[in-house]
Amino acid sequence: MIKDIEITDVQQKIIDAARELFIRKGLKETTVRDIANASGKNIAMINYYFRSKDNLFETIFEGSFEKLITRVFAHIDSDLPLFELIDKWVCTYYDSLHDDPKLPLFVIYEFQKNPERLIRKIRLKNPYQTFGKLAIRINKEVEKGTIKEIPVSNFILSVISLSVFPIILSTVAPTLLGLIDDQYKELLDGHKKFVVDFIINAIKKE
Amino acid sequence: MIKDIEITDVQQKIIDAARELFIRKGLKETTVRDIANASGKNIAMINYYFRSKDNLFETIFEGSFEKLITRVFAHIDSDLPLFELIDKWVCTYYDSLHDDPKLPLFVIYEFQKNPERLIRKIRLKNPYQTFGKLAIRINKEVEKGTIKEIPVSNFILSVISLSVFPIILSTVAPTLLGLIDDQYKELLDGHKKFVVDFIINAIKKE
DNA sequence: GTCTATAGCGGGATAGAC
DNA sequence: GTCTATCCCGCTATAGAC
Repeated sequence: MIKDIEITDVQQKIIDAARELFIRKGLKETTVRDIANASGKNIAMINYYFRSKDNLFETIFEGSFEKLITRVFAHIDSDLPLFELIDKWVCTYYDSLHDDPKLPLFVIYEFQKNPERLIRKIRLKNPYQTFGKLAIRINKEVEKGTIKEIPVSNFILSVISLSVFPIILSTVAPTLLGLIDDQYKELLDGHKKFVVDFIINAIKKE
Repeated sequence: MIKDIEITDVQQKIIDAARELFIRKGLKETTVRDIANASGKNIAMINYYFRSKDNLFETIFEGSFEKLITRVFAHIDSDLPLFELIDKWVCTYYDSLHDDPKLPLFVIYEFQKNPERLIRKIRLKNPYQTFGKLAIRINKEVEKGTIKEIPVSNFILSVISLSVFPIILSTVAPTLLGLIDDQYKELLDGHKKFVVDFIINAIKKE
């Protein structure tokens, strides 16, 4: 029993250090030496528990992908009134990525560099299941005449674009604009509110 | 004279091969051996003309950054009526990246991995110069009562989000959705039109 | 399970012949 | 200017002692 806890603890230390490094520096620029140092372990331990660096990476990627998808689609099935749902959807996403803003770029970039290999590591949600409820609700609002008629998939892609892209830019904007992190966080906070209004105005029927 | 042409030709072959590889595989995963093979030259030639792989990369990055910025802000100073300007702005961007859709992700990712080094390689446009004319035009339309009052920087960031992010996703969507490239291009073409209407509806005053 | 030492490969860069 | 051969480093992975 004590042994099991010990093992889990070592694995967890390695995973935590690896995740931080992979997300910050990417697969190729993170070495097992880096991970060994950061986790207080050594190279042999990493290979003992995870067989190879690539295998450890796949474990990290899988978890990161799940985390991102969960955040991007949080509250999409909520029963709130549609406009409040949009507010909650966008705001929750913005707020949830204040702590690791590099997650989306990491997931997209690494996936794009190795799609065939990584596609097998992730469980894709059924889009009908994920978007189905929102689609029905949008159609109802269209019938009621409160919003314009819009293709649901284009709408979802647009909400995601307006949410994810500013977060991605937040990892480069401070350097580009010469801002400190706190200043950009304030900007993002204002932008979050702007985006919610922007989306609602775009679909609302006067 | 003939010598000059010869030199330029070799350099150009190396640059072309390097750009394609760097954009597709990234800095770290592209080797000078790859570049040598793809350009029909050899490693020694690359170091002879460009001193080092890193130096060659910086040259490529600089050009790619310029190209992206030019495309993202093409027509932003146009004299077209505002709604037509938005249409032209968005559509031109979508159309211009059909040929190298990996450019935005490449620029953002590599910059984010090495901001301090790469910031020195790029000329940043003066935002007042770039956005100033658009800002004035937007304010005029607000006064005329044709559009809502909106902060210009948030608006620009939103237009860019709606333009760039779908292109970034286009490099992973085919694998994720099981589509062939042509199918996704059709989807993007439809999305382009959706986005233009979306933006105009978002700011228009009824 | 943990560590040290090292095998073995692939990388960037360059010396030196032509 | 161009090429071949090679240096030397840093990487992943593992053998083997404890």
